[in-house]
Amino acid sequence: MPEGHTVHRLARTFDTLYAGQVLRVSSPQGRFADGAGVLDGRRLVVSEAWGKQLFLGFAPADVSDTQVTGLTRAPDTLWLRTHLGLYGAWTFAGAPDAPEVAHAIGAPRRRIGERDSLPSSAPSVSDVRITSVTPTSDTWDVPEPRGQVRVRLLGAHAVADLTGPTACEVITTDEKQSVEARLGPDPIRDDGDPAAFVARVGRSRVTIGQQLMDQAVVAGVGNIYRAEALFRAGVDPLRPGREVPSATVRAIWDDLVVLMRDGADHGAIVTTRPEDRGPAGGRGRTRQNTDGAPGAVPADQAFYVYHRDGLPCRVCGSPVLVKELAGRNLFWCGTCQT
DNA sequence: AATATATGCAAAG
DNA sequence: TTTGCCTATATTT
Repeated sequence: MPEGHTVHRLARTFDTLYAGQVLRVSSPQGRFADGAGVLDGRRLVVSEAWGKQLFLGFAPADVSDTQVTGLTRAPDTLWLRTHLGLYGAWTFAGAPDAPEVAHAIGAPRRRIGERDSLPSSAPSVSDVRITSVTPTSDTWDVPEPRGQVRVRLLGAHAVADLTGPTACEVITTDEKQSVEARLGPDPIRDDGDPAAFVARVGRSRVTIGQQLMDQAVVAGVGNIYRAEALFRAGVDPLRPGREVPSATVRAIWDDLVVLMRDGADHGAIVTTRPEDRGPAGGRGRTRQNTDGAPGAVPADQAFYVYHRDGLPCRVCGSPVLVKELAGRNLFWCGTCQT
């Protein structure tokens, strides 16, 4: 159940676990047998997220160190494009000597030997080290795939299984660029362009609530970030985009940058300000997909409005509203958001 | 055991 | 605007 922050986190995980390695690629379920065959034995050289799209770049196995620069656009790089959809998930397992071991549903749930925080941005291509390590199952216990595993990536000391994706395909660099051309700016990426977002929202009568869910307007925002960002901005989701002041739209972007980068760093969406949460206390489970860090926010205090229909607004006390719109539930406070 | 639900999207009507 | 699709998990029968 991923929004963009989860996908960026996954990209970092793949970099940490696999960058530079030759991978064994298979499709235990069989539905991706052809694509797996094409990638099997190639070398993962770059892992990149744009919105909810994950791109894993595979060079030919014999690529040399001196060829590494520019691999992201090399014509012979092939990309595994995956999109988790509503319920896709990557599950990780690893050997004791893995740099980190992640076991994940949607996002890494457990890591062994993890540093305090992952790097805040993916390593650049030039940081990728080509290793000669060959994947092996001789030295550690590789678990059997569980469930409908579309793709399995086996590296030197870790395995990653993908289930339930809405998209999973091998594409060329050109095709990757045409996918990216259809995506709006991504607040988590350094190249995310706020001006493009502000201009596009202001050009349309479509409601701001709908536009935030449109990946061509802004990439990576899903139902939770939409609801929460609009609450934090005090904006009624049903207002036409062109009627929202551009300064407010810009403020929404700036807030998304903070919220989504925090989500990518911590593995959970938390949008409540400390003063709007209940008494600090340990009851209640922390949000799924967190690293279980001390002080993590309990699940029932992480949001202002998402999934809180009928409950009192944390700020004004009036009941949170819900309405189905374009097939998705929209949550908001009719008093705080105007 | 069956059903409902989910942080999504594209194609069809 | 509705339908179909991908799958695991929680809830209900």
